Amino acid sequence: MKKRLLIVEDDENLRSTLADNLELEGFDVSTSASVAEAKLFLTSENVDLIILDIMLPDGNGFELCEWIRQRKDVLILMLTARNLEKDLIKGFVSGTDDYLSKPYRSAELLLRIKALLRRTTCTTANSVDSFNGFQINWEQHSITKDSKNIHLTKTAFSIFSYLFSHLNKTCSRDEILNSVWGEDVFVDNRTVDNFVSNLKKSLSLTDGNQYQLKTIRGIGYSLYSKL
Amino acid sequence: MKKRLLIVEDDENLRSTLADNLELEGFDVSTSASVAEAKLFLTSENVDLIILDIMLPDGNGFELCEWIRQRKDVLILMLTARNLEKDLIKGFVSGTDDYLSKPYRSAELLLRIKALLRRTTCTTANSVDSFNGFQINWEQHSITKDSKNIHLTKTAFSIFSYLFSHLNKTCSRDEILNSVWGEDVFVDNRTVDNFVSNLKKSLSLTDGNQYQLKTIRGIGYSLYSKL
DNA sequence: AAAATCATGACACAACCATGACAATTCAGG
DNA sequence: CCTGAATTGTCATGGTTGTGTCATGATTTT
Repeated sequence: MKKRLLIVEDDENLRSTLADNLELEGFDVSTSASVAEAKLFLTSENVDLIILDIMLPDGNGFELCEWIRQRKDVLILMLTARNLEKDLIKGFVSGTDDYLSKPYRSAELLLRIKALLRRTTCTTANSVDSFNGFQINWEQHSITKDSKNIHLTKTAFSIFSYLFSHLNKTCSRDEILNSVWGEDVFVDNRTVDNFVSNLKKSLSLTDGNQYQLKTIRGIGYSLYSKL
Repeated sequence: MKKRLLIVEDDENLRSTLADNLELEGFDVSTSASVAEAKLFLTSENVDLIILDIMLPDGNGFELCEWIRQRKDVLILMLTARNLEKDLIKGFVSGTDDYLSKPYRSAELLLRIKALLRRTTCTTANSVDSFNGFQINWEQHSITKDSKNIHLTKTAFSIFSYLFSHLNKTCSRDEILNSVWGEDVFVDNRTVDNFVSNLKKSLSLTDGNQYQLKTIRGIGYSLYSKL
């Protein structure tokens, strides 16, 4: 399962270079060029780790970091052009997990990203939603719901985590197919239906719940959370 | 609850200064001056985070780091006198969580320690050798379970201890192979299955028990404890 | 030399998955 | 409202893949 990264960086050149490099390393990379763009993105998407530049056109990384921390328990790695102790302290106080000042070795950035991801998947708490009785156990391919552990098969889990990382967005069957099975696989569209049907059953994601797995007729499916 | 730190550093001056500073910050600090001393300490004690110098009189920090990783899922922060990319890479490959080169700002070290501890909340429970009627005897290659001593062969013991130190995590066959047999060994994946099968039998790690050795189909194995 | 341990291949079995068939639902146009 | 077409829910099924486990010969230890 590909890990999702978000790069928040205003320098277009740097941003695309970094994105390309990290994609080559097998990550699923998204980018934002400003605080506003990043906030917009994060309200509808979940990622595993955010690479955060401090100097941004419409605000700074520290505030964005705090904004994120209030909402999500996602890994954050700060990048900064200045190597000032003041910034370093502000960065960690605002809640970053790691901090690297430019110019940095690209190998080091990669190693630090991997170290953060390694550690966090080792421990139990990558759950973006450990509260309200819903928790994703990436390691075990299982979901803990109301303190009950529900095991999902490999494909079922992949589909679920895809939907979860695109919370509230309607995902078409083909999108899901491409992401879960891969680009060039000849599998019937409708196979997705089966898995979704099973997910609804095994996770009881029906109308009464916090999370719902809704069918958007003619489009696809959407995992959707009330509030 | 005070967090426990272990400082592994041969320079006596540096070691005691560091220890004093961290104690003032409210940590419970222990120290070791050599690889041997650190190993001895860690066989009987558990800590939350280890600060590890690379240059040590009787070995180096990389090997010690791997030695620890085999046994405990504890946080590690490496310190090094040299700022070489080679060392940096070796450090992260051997499994460190963070890496800082001297001279460092003492504020930065403290911030990084706190950031690591903040993220990994449930540490010590994951790295205990004796836990609910289960005890690993590293010297004898044996397991004491419910006050009954069970001898394991060398490889079986290695596999079990790897699984045990990664409690609740699903370990792939390749991970286990790399850790137990070494990186460049041409041994069949499926050999692991045999040992796991035997472990289940000899330790009775089946459904009724406190500890279970579960198969996560398509991923690997997971030793996990029902709280 | 004898015993213990290990790596491998073979086979059976169980879990998983993709598919097609048919029932249920939705929706547009009469 | 009704009706029929399109879309989706769900079940049963056969085929595929992954895993448990045993027997065996090779290797190491005693």
